Amino acid sequence: MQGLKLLIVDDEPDIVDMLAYNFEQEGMTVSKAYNGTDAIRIAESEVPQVILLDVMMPDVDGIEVCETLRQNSELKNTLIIFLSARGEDYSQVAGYKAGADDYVVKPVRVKILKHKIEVLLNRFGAKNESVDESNITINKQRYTVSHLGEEHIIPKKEFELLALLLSSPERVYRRDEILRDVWGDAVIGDRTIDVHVRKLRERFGDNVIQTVKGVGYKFAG
Amino acid sequence: MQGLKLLIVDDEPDIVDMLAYNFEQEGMTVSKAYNGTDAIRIAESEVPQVILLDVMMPDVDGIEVCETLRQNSELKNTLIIFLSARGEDYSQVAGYKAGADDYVVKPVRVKILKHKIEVLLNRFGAKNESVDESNITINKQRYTVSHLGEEHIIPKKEFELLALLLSSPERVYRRDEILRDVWGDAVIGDRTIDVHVRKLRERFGDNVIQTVKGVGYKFAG
DNA sequence: ATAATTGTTTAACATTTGGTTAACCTTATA
DNA sequence: TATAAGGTTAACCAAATGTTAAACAATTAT
Repeated sequence: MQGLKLLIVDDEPDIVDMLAYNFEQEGMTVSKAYNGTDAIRIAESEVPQVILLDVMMPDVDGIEVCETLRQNSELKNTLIIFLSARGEDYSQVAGYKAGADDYVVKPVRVKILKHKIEVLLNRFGAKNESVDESNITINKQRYTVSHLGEEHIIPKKEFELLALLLSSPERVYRRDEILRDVWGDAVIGDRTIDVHVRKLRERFGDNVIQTVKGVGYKFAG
Repeated sequence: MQGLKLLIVDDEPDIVDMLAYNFEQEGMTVSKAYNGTDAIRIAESEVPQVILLDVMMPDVDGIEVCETLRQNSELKNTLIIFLSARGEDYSQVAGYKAGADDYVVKPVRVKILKHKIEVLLNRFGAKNESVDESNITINKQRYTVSHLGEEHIIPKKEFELLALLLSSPERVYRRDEILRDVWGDAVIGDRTIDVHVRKLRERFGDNVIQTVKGVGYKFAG
């Protein structure tokens, strides 16, 4: 877990500190938040690999935070684990519905929590890197695309579209998924995606993005 | 979770039956075992996508079963979830060390268990791999069909039809079932299915899909 | 602030493809 | 051997996607 970024969210500072201490021992880089609003802000700027999220917090609760974060495609691969004193079925189900990866009932047993995180990271861990065996690489920090040794800066939407497809090369993204992820709630015509695909093909070659008729598009080296 | 194979292991038949009932409702194909030895035998022959494994059983206990199964590379991607009355830390840790993906303390809350399985399946996509003993494999994420080492992208309806037949190889699907599953409410003529079967046979060989006259079709390696 | 530039979306049209049908052929079995 | 079920083929049509240019928005430079 060395070097991974972890965000801990709870309105009780004691719990946050205790968890932070334990995971720092594991070599993780820990951020802290004591309410939902801060949690969202920090999560979006830091893009941690793991978030421990208390359910019950004043104002914005954990469920809302989770729902909000899951909208953000950058945080799609982030593990979100709920911590809650409430063990009731409906409460847990609500957590999963909001997009959680696990739901841990307090009191938290740190050892077990570590194992849970390890399992989840191992199970789908490598997926976080958007590097690819093909000759296209993107760098979200620098906002650049490397292709055949050249570094390109491309427009925002094109970049986001490419980043999405590249986040899981070979996997087909349906048009509605693309729409939701790249455009959010904006209502746009149905040719817009095609036009952006066209431009990416213009830049990097026709074979970079493959059409799956009736379904969507996928990145193909 | 449609079509996924699930193995339930517990020495108490009541629990096995209760769980089996619930997951069969989800469209899963359920196998049962009442002791560790049988569990290993069945797991190795069936290669289920998910195993629910009781920890405490006479003779060979769940931990041993899990360790044994993890040796088998065919079962590397199988989800193993422990069920146990013992919630102690060391017991859970032992479970994770043995290679478990999750550890659920009894009494089991089925709804929550379903969500857990769903999350894990979605996270690392075993759900999408319908591997089969024949030389045809489909991948729903990539929308591809592998046949003799080649990856094919085939039209949507053909893909869905193949996916359906492949979801339970050897089982015969009646024409009306196929219609309902692939075409939904659309009203189409009675030769349409045949034409699609024809195209699949053209691609992958005549023996891939078998006709059962008067009944329907089935996939046959 | 204004112009120039760059990025995004739309709209119109072209092209491609997949799905369906219809007509006819073949085969199993009652 | 009659008959119903399924197989085959090619043609048609509709839907999905590709393409382009131009309008519109947002940024950046002057």
